[in-house]
Amino acid sequence: MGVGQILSRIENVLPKLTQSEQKVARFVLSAPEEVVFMSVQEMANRSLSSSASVVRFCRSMGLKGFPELKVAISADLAKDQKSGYYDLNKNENTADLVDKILSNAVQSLRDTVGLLDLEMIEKVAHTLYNAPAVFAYGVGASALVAEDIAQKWLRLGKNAYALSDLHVLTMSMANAPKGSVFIGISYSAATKEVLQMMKFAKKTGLVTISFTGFGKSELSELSDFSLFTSLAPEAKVRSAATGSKHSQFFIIDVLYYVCASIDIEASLDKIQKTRDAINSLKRTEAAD
Amino acid sequence: MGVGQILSRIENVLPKLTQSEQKVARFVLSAPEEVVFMSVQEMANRSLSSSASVVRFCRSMGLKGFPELKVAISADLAKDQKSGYYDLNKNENTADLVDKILSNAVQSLRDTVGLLDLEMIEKVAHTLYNAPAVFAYGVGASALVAEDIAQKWLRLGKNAYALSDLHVLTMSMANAPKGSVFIGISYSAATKEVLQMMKFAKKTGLVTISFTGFGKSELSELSDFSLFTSLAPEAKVRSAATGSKHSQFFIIDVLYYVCASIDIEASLDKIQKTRDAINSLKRTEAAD
DNA sequence: CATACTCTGAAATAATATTACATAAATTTA
DNA sequence: TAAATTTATGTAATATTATTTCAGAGTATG
Repeated sequence: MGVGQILSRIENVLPKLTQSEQKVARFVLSAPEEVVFMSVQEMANRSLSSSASVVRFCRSMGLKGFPELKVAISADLAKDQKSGYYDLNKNENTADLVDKILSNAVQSLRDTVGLLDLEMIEKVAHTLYNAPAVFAYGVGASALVAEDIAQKWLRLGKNAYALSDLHVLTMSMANAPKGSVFIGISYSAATKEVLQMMKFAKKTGLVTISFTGFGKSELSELSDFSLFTSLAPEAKVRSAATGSKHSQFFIIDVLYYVCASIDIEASLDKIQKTRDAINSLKRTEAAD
Repeated sequence: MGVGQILSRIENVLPKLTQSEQKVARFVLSAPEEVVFMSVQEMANRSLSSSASVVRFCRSMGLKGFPELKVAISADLAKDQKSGYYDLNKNENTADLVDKILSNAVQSLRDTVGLLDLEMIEKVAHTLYNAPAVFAYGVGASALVAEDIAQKWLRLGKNAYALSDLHVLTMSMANAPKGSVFIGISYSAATKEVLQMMKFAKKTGLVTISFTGFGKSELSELSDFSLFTSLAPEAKVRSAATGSKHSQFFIIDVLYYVCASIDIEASLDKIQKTRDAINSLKRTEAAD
C-alpha cells in the first residue's frame, strides 16, 4: 500500500505544515490531476512558492522527492475514479445504470470504512462475544439487517434473535440474563418502535448498541455503543434504502469476523456444527 | 481516462515495436511497480537497451516522455489494487481485516457485474413489471434476499411476497393469476426446498426465475430465466455466505431500478404512496 | 534586545530526461 | 549483387528538471 491515500494524508497533515508548504499542499489538493503532469518549477509558480518548498513539501509527506509525489497522486486519482455517488436518470440504458449502482455501492462501502471506529468495533465485538443472548431489532429494510445478525451469531453458537413481534421481543428481554445485548437498527435513527425498544432495553438493564446512519441522534445517544454507516445522498428512487444496505451488511460482516476471531478455534468448531446440522436436513451444501 | 490502461495497451502494441523498444516494453510489463520509481538510465540498464530507446518507447505509446509513463503506470496499478479476494488469517488486526472484507465485497460486486447478462436483466425486469404477483423464496441467508425483493416490489405497488411457510406459499401460488412469478433463490443452487418450490411453481404455470451462484444447476435449468452472482472462493469462516450476499442484493438493486424505470412516473408515484403510508405511522422518516 | 531557531527563496549543483548524431543493420533499388 | 536508402540503435551532448546549499528574513525565547 505505502504510497496510497496521499491526498487524504495531505489533507490531514496540512495544518502542521509550514506556511509555504501549506501553499503547495493546497495547490496540490486543488488540482491534483494537473500536478501529475507538472514540473517542480511550474508547481512553484502556480502555488506562489519556490521549488525548494515544493521539494520540502514532498519530504514532509514522507516521499523521496517530487517525482514520487506525482506517482502517488496518480495512483490515488485512479483509485477514486470508479467511485462517487451518481444520480440515476430517467432514460438511462441498462449498462450505465449498472455502472452507477456499482459505483454507488462501492462508494458507500468505502465511506463507511472511512468513518469506522475500530476501537468501537472491537468493544462491540467483545460485548457480543460475552453476551448470553443477543436481540437485534429493526423494521422495514433494517429488519433484514437484524435477521442477518441473528443468523450470523447463531452460527457462532450464540442465542441470537431477530424477533419482529414487539410483545414477544419485550417478554424475551424482560427475563434476559445479565449481559444480554440489544441492538437497535434504524438507518434514519428515527423509527418509533426501535427507539421504544431501545428505551425498554436500557431500563431493563441490557447492554445497548445502536446502529444508525452517521450523526448524533436520540437513538445513538441512548445506547452504550453506537455504530454508524455512511449517509448516502438521498434520491427519489433510492428510497428503498439501497445504498445504505450494503454498508450495514458490511459492518455486520466486520463485527462477525472480529467476534469470531476472539477465539477462532471455538468459533470454527461451532460454525462446523451448525453446518453439519443444516446438512443433516439433506441439502447438498450448507450455505444458501 | 486518457492515460489509463497503459499496461494492456503496451501488451497490444508490443509486436509492432522495434526490437529495442520491445525489450523496454517487456521489462515494463515484467515489473511495472518498480518502473514507477526508476530513472531512464536505470530502465535502460535493466532492460538491456539505451536511454534513447526508453524515451522512444514512451513516444511510441503516445506519451510525451518518460515521466508520463510512470504516472500512467501508477494509475494503472492503483486500479487493479483494490480488488481481489483475500483470505482472512488467524491473528489479523482489525484494520487489516476491514481492508480485506472491503476488498472482497468490492471484488464480489465487480465480478458479478462482469458476468451480468444485461438482456436477461431487462427481460426479467419486464416480466416482473407485468406480473400480477411475485413470490420470492429462499432459506437461510437467501431468505433475506427474498425479503428484500418483497419489500422493494411492494414499494412499486406489486403484490410481492416472501412467504417462508411452505404450505402458505404453496397455497398462494396454487391460485395465483396467470403471469405471476416465482423467484427461487439459492446461492448453492442445491437447497431442497427451493428446488421443490421451483418444480411446483413450474407445474402450476407460474413464470419462474432462478437466482443462484454462477454455473449450471438443476434449479437454473428448470427456470424460465436465470440470474447468476459471482462465486467467491469459499473459506471456512466465510460460511455465512458473506461475499455472496452483497452480490445478490446488488442484482436485486439493479432489477429494481430497471423495473422502476419502465414507467418511472408511475413508479415514483407508487413509491411516494408507500412512503406516505409509512409516515402516517408517525415515524419521522420513511427509510429505516 | 541579543541569541537561537525556523522558514524561505535565489542560486548553485546534481540528477534526469531528451535530442542530435554517428554508425550499424536491414531493406530497397538498379 | 552492390549501391543507395531507409530504419534502428547506442553514445554523447544538451536541455530540462530536481535537489541542495546558503544567506537572509522572520519569530520566538530567555
